[in-house]
Amino acid sequence: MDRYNFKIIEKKWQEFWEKNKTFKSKLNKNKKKFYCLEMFPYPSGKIHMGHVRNYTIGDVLARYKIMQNYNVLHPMGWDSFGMPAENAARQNNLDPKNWTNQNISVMKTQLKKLGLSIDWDREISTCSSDYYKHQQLFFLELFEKGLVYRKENYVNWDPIDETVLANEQVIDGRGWRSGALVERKKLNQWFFNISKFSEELLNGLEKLKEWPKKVTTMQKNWIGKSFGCEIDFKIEGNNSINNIKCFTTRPDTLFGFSFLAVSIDHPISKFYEKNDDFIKFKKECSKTGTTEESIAQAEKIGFKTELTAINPLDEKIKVPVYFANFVLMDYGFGAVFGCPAHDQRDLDFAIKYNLKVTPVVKPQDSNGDFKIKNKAYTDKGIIFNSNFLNGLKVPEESISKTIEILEKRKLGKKKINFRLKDWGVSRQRYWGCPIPIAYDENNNIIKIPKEKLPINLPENIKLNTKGNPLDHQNDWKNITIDGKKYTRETDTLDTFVDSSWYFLRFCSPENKNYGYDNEEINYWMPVDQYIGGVEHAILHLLYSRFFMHALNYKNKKFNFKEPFKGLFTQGMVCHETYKDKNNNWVNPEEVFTKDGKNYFKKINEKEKIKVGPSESMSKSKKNTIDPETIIDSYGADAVRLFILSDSPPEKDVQWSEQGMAASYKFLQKFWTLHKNIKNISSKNDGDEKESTVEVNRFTNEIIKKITQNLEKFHYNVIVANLYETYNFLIKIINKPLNKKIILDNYIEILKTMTPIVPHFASECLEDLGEKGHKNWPKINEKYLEKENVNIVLQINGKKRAIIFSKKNVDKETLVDEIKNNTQYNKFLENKKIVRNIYVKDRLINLIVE
RNA sequence: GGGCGAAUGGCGGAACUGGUAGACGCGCACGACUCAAAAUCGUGUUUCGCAAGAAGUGAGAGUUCGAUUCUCUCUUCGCCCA
Repeated sequence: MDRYNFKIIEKKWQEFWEKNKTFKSKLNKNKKKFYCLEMFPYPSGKIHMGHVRNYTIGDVLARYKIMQNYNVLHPMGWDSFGMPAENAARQNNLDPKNWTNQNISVMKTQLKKLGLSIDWDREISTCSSDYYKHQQLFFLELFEKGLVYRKENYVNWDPIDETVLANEQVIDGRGWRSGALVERKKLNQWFFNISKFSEELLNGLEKLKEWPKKVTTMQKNWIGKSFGCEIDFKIEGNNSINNIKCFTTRPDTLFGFSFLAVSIDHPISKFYEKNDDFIKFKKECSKTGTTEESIAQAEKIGFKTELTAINPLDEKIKVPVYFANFVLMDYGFGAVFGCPAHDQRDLDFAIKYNLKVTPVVKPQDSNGDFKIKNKAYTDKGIIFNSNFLNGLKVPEESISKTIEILEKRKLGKKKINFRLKDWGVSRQRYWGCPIPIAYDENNNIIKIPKEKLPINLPENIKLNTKGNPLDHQNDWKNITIDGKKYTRETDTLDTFVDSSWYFLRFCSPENKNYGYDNEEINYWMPVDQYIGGVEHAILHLLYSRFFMHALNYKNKKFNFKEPFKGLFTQGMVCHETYKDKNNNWVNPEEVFTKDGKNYFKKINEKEKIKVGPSESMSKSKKNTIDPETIIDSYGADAVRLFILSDSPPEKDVQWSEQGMAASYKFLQKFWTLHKNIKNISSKNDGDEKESTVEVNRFTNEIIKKITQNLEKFHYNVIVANLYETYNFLIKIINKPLNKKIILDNYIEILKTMTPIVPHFASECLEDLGEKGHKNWPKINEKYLEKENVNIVLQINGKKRAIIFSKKNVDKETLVDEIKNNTQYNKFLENKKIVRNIYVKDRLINLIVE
């Protein structure tokens, strides 16, 4: 018996698909489309197991949809701008373009080895000027629509990468890539006006029914819509400052008002510019980052002014005004009123500066004294200590009633506030999309004329300079338009801009004049199923949603609103971590074990290895498994089978050598089985009726299960279904059944295997003379019908026996049968049946005394 | 601190709208083949018990004829936000 040689067979089918352009997709309005997209990779060098998992999940779906006769678009490209290329180039004195393109070519070869159903004719790369020239045009269009602007702003400055980070790129006060402590710095920046669409982006979430709820909630929180009130406080103490506007979500606590805090960037700060103490204080504040998180964690500090603010509800109450480090200029109006009793931050501040703490909300059940010590009371309750607001229920009536009163007295206005801030897109980096803007000698902004696009990145430049290399590139930077001299913008765009519209480009990658073709995108879009890591839940997915609004703004061209109809977020691939005696991480390939308990180093068999917990594969912990090595030794199908088998796709999966080997063995065993089925010689050519009952029923049942599991992304269960199928086939193969019936059913089963193990299934099908496109098998319900059923007998809810019975038995007959059959009536001795519950063909529960 | 989610054998995990808990795989044990081992194949494998049987889905309660599934409280873990 010949063994299954994956090396030959997988190569054969990959060449076949490529030569025949099997996965080429074309607009065809007579066919229902399905756009299956996995998040495109960053070309960092080699593919990793995360890619294998991501693209296998997507491929299973794409192949399934192809078999269901959808017109499937399944493209692949490269998110190829970004800092790793620039860093690698800087370190090794290389050209980022060459480095990137070499990586792309390596990774493309690796991906092809997985046997993915990709239409490679649509391949795109964001660092190619064929791609980014369209992005430059988009930038100008958005600029014309008023969705792009430039402003001086504090930014999160990463001192290691020497670049600006978006708030979302700061994690625990550190740069998401470099890990450096982030600083505050003022710079001129380009912004996309994403906050203009806050309401639309929030409302759109409700229509995204095929998104994980987790992700839509995360976006909802990120957009952070809050209802509140803007209140104008009268100010005394400086003739030039009459009032300060505040935004608050808790106007109902206004009687607990004990200080007013403003941001150090608040317009009134100009009156303190020459005050040495204030300058000192400002310096102190700049040590904290700009994220809400770092501000929340930092110690609350304030600078007391000579100003006092008057409580609009009781003009006798006058409180001090402070500059404070925890107030942000871009939230509300950069000023908040402090109510220490009911806000922890305010309370910390009040305790520090010895300010009054007046509780105005008490718990419903509190009688007598209610006092605040060092913990603010933020729960619901009843308003007290508050004159005419007393007795209002918090929060159901207190907030709205207070706003009503404030509006009537013309002291405040109801206001909706969003947490979402505009998207800063400027990056002081070389390896990104140049911004099509220039400045004249007076620093006025000039758009680069559209016909001068693309602005190509200069090549062969020096990268090992401090700051942005483009700044040092005078021949590129200085330009002349219509005889006048200008200086180019040297910032490049955040790479999240590149990935905010790449899915549009895939619809018409060759379109020369514009980023997309209207007819093509209105046919293919939205993406029916988008698959990728949950780490992009906020950034990339929100930016992409914004980009659709922005492109469509003032110029409706799209017949879709949301770019991604369905979203699936897959889990990570994990592996145990290993450390040697010197506490250095050790790669699994350098480790061996005989008993699965004690691990040793391969190069030094006596050196014991410490086994750590399983964590997501990362280069820093050296717990990675190289996909190419694994594919070369087990084959792509076995790898696909294993990566799907051990966990549900949305959860983390544990890489296991034994599991991998088991998947490989399974295909080998199945190949032997296949040959046996092909050469089956049934003794009497089998009884047709019995074969039909046994084989057709199983086949239809398993196809039904597999189909349902495909629809629900229960891919791990499908693998189990394939094992069940094997176990079934191996049992019936030696039974005297009808050969034709076995073969016909077996072919249907092979079809259902195609999405998971495409090379293997195609080879088996071809071996049986089945060539070309295969439709997904239809379930024939008539084979699912059973004449006999197993009915569970319960006595007082406890399982006692299983009754083999004819289908559709009525209750009385069944109860009689139980009473008369010694097998069952032993449970009823000396007992009276009080009640019986019968679930037809499934279960009978007798309640006895 | 807030939000969301999870908890099932030695391990990864199944179980449709409440109706036979533990599918399938790994591991383990025993057996076959072999001089022997590996590979392969077969049988078994929730726990306690010789057995009949009993208990059992993180803990505790509730609803129900019946709960892994629904409700409440708690514990632990994970993720996100602060």
